[in-house]
Amino acid sequence: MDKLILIDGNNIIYRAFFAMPPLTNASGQQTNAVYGFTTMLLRLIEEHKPTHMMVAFDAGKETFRHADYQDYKGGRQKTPPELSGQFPLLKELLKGLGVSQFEIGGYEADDIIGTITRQADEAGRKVMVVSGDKDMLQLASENTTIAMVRKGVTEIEYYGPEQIKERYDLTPEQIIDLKGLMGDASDNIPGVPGVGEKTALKLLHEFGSVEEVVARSGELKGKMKEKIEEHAESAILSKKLATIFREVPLEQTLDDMVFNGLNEETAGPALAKLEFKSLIERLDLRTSGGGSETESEPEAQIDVTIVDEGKLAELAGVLEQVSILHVETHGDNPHHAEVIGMALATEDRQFYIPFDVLKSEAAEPIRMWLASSDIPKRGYDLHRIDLALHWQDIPFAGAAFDVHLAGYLLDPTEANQSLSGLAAKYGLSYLQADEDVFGKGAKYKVPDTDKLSEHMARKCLAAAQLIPLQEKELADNEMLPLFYDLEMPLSRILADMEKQGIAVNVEDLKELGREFEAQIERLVQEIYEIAGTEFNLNSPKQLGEILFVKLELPVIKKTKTGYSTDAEVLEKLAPYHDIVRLILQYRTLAKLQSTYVEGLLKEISGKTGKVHTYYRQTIAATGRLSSQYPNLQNIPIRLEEGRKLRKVFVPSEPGWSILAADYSQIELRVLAHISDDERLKEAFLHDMDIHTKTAMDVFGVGVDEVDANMRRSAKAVNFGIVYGISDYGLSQNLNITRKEAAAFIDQYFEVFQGVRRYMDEIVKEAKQNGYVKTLLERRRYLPEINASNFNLRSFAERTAMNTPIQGTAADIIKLAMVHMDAALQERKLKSRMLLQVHDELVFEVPEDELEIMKELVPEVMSHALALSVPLKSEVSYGTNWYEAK
DNA sequence: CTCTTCACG
DNA sequence: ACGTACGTGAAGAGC
Repeated sequence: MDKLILIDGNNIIYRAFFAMPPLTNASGQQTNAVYGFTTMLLRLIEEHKPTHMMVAFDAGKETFRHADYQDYKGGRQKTPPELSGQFPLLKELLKGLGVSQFEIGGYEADDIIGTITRQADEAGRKVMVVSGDKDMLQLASENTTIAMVRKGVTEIEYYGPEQIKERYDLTPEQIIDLKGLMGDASDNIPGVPGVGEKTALKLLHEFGSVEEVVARSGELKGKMKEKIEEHAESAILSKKLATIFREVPLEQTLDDMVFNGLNEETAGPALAKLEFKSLIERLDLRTSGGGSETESEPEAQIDVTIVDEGKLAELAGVLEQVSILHVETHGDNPHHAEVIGMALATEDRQFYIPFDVLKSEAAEPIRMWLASSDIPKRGYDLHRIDLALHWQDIPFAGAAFDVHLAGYLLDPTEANQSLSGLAAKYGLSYLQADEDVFGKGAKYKVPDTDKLSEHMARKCLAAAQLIPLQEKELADNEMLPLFYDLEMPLSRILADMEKQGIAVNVEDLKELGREFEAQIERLVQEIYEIAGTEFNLNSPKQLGEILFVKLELPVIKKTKTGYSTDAEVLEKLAPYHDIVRLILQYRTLAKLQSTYVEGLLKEISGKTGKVHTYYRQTIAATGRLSSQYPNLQNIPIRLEEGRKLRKVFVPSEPGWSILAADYSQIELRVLAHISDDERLKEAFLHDMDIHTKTAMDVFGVGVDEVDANMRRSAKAVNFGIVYGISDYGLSQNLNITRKEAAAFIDQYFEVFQGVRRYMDEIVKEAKQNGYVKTLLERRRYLPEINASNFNLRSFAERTAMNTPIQGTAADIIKLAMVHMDAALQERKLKSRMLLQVHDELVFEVPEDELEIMKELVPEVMSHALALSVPLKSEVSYGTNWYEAK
């Protein structure tokens, strides 16, 4: 016999929220309502063993009831933000548990449930409805039992028609009449004022229905007669509002509510994600998915074969079955990382190969295997492995699934993207953190072979267990193309670019350093003289002492620890004292010298004479890359003094050129596309100067009337729009009052209404889903979007506005890189892609390919992704990066 | 190890 | 009333 349980999702989570103490997980997200809901759900499952189950949610602000009565649910307290943020969590969890959920735009949960119980009645199927809302009693029937949740969510009372008769001496249908007369403050249903449960029951026992009470009001007397007659209409309307609509156009059927018990694969991980450890234990759930053999003994001994030269042949024999690899490296910079050893895992065996064995002549078959691009490799951080092996002259190819990359795509804001962190997040059997095995910093020490090989083998096992879980989650999020067609191919391309490196003219760089040194020396002396004392100019503390105590300059801004001396403050102080200008100049030069001249010199490889940056693909929350050792994404350009540094970046072969191409206004073009704003699109379709055009529209003037100042303001507003505008931020940037800034923004939105609509919609979407997405389905979760703390919430709202823009721009240039790599191979060009700087790609190009590349690069970049506005890429080239402007 | 500052998109 | 513009990495000071 089928047993169907229908749950009023909104009602139960609401009750749970107020009943449970505020419980938060490690990331500060409140989870108490989800927890309360889940405990109740599990109890229902245990007690009733349902074959079908469904949780219904309200959907859409306006329901059909508002058509009858605008104030329906008016005056109701807004859902507390700490609760609304838990809806997405609950929905995710239900998915993981294998419990179906319905929501239908314009209808409330009651209506969905009412419709299903009607269908069940017609078919003679048993149903149980779970809610804390007394209205639900109207659904009770021979087949339908109402499980009334009481005292938070701890007690349940079961009502059939008999129990309702006992309790109220009414039929289920009369529950509606009861509410028609009583009203309901929480839904703002008026009823008849002054009539409570007692009176309403008395009237119904006598007359049977609201209609009868109204029709025969003559039989009443005194005050009661007056009240009924005066509020007859209200009573009729109230009854109508209280009536659950039982004809929702449902596409789902009973089959969509099948419940086969908790989904064994995903329930554990879903609960683990919310950190509901006690529930996992109580259910004795595996949290690892995968085979059940490993379940009960997480610390089971594993037997790793330690491969010496004698055992290499044995290993070569099973290479075909290897599914996972792990290469242990030491050092932050993978270009200089030490390789400790490699672990390989088949379905049922693990091998450890010390590095010297891997390097031995006898290991040639293993190295062939590593180098084959046709053999798929899976593991954690294959990009790093590729680089580390490369500098040991061991080629690596065939990266097919990178657990590190998958983890990043599934939650790019998670700070701990380590393998042990991911294993813990999915509740896999415990994997020790690398720090605990090796120690960190100066205390790093490789443990003995037994311990090392076991740890590395466990990493392989963890990766093996994570892969199906991650792949499933990527599939659920529609992120498989992003993962397999973009990020995975890109990681190989980045590794190629990094190995290639970019050549630096050391002599020129040193000469530049000498010039800076001379100027710095001169400035320092002059500053000491004016100050009348020598001090550490690099110390904001000591500098503050001189400026604000000794010279008594006005304090503009303070930091947590003392006086602020940043450039913004110094600019304001410049009129007061000559020393300030000199300090500003010193700062500029000192930065160039220490970070760029000295910093860059340190990073030049002794092997290649080039700098080999390391692009990190799993850092930026928006999907951008980041660059380290050295950072080649922040080489000076804005000021001429610094820009000169770009002259030292040169082609690595004589006669070649540096060619650079950058996207023009990519973020605003992306905004035009996703906001579908007619004016913004129009501007780009005609390839207008976007800041001038913005000024024309915002100030309502012709193109000739836009002066430099107007354009500057418009430009600032455009930046603000991309960042998620606030009047405060704009006022700071333009040095105007907040009021003026607010007026600017208003005027902007008046003109660019599509942009306003986008900003409103994306924030709403974020509040509803708990995340935002880019065009290529890259996600970013925003747990603070519903916070009650204004600052946290505002920050999340701006992030919701900015991330789809910045992130889609990142998607696009990544696509361009993949296409560009393919184009170079296809045409057998010798040109090489060297750098990516967010909206710019830098190549080195032989003389005879210049003409082709000048066409090809902008062509590929501008067609990386088709938007509703054209993408524009501008190309230039020269003998060094400075000339390519 | 954290704070401040400043370089880039 | 609240008080930040979005995203990064590196250097130096000082605890």
